[in-house]
Amino acid sequence: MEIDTVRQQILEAAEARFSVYGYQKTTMAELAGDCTMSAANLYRYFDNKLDIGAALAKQSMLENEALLEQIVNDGMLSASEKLIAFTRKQLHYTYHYFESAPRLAELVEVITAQRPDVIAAHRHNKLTLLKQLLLAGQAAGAFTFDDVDDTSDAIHSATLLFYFPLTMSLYPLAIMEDKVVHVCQLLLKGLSPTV
Amino acid sequence: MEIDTVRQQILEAAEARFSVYGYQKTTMAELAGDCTMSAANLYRYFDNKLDIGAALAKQSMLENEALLEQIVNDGMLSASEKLIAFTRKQLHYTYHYFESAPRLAELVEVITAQRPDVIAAHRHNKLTLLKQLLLAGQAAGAFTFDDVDDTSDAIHSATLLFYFPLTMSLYPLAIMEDKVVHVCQLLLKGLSPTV
DNA sequence: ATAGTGAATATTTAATTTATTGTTCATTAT
DNA sequence: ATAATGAACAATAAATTAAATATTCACTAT
Repeated sequence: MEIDTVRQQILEAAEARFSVYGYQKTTMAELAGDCTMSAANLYRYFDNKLDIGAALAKQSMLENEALLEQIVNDGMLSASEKLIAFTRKQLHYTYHYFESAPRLAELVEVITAQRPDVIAAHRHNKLTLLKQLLLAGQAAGAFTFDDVDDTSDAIHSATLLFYFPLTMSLYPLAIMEDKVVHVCQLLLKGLSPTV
Repeated sequence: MEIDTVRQQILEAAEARFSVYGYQKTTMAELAGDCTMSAANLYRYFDNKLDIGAALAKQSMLENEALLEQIVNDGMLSASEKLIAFTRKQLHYTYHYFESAPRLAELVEVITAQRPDVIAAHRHNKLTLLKQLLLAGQAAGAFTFDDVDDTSDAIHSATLLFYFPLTMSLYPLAIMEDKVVHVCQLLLKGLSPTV
């Protein structure tokens, strides 16, 4: 049996349990039971419970990044459409994640506090994708800007409302959708070459 | 003795205690002692402890709004400078408030959960000021936009990072200052009339 | 060697009890 | 009437105890 196969099996059991009962209420014994092994044996695959949570969070963030990458590389979309789709995708991912599995908010909380590096890596990967998007738009003549790092950072800051977990409860999804459009329209005007 | 004078005295005692010890750790008996009266007598001026907290929060938000209003009405500043100053003022107010009195974050948390109307009113007042700022800029020929409500709402959403209490711990103040400038520059490009 | 376990131990969490504190009210002073 | 209080009561929070749970490890099976 491959070691990574077992690790993946554990992560799947963890995702199922964490989604329904939350991180804290899930015991190592339960995860072990789901994988038909003893609790002690889990420690041959992960150092501790927090590492299981961190691995799960990392995996989920990579999935999200893959979806965003698809948008950046989509040949059918204009640069402007990509920025809106990019922002809307983040909103939907974060929103639906917590709507379908509100208990997962607890995992995010724990990881944010105990493993900030995992969150920082995700932020870095998103900024890289955003830079790609901007540079492609610039090359196509759709965008103009001075500094690509400053600009991607500014867009990331300005769209915080749409991916920050704690802001998901501020407005219902329909209102958030409107806000995505209005914010992006304003940002896009700022990016458009003055005719 | 005026009833409002006593109310104000109570609020001042509450501000001093809440800042240092936090909302929860401050007892009605302590507030009463500070005002040289009995705990029971406090209830002749406020219905309950939460109302004291809400009145204090409301007062502090009104102070903040007054500072923002000064910026909007400042004859020395251009429309663009006003938008940057407006955003930076929110950052400094929120940031320093929690830096100098971190225990007050607890009060904000309680009021947000128990008296969302107080927060909503503040949001509404800020949006009104932002609309004034935008309309003045439009009249002066500095800004162009389609819908003033959509636009002020978009700017408010895009600058969330700079006034949302829970985001104050994301970055140090110096970094936040840079971000204010970069975000506002991008927004201002989006507002500027295409030449 | 590699995969796995049950039992022991050290942390956390939950339940229970005790102490504080928020709130009311009958009563007193002005 | 208005302002204020102390004592009573209900609701919260703190402290304590008991129970679960995470983690380790010596040991077994393959």
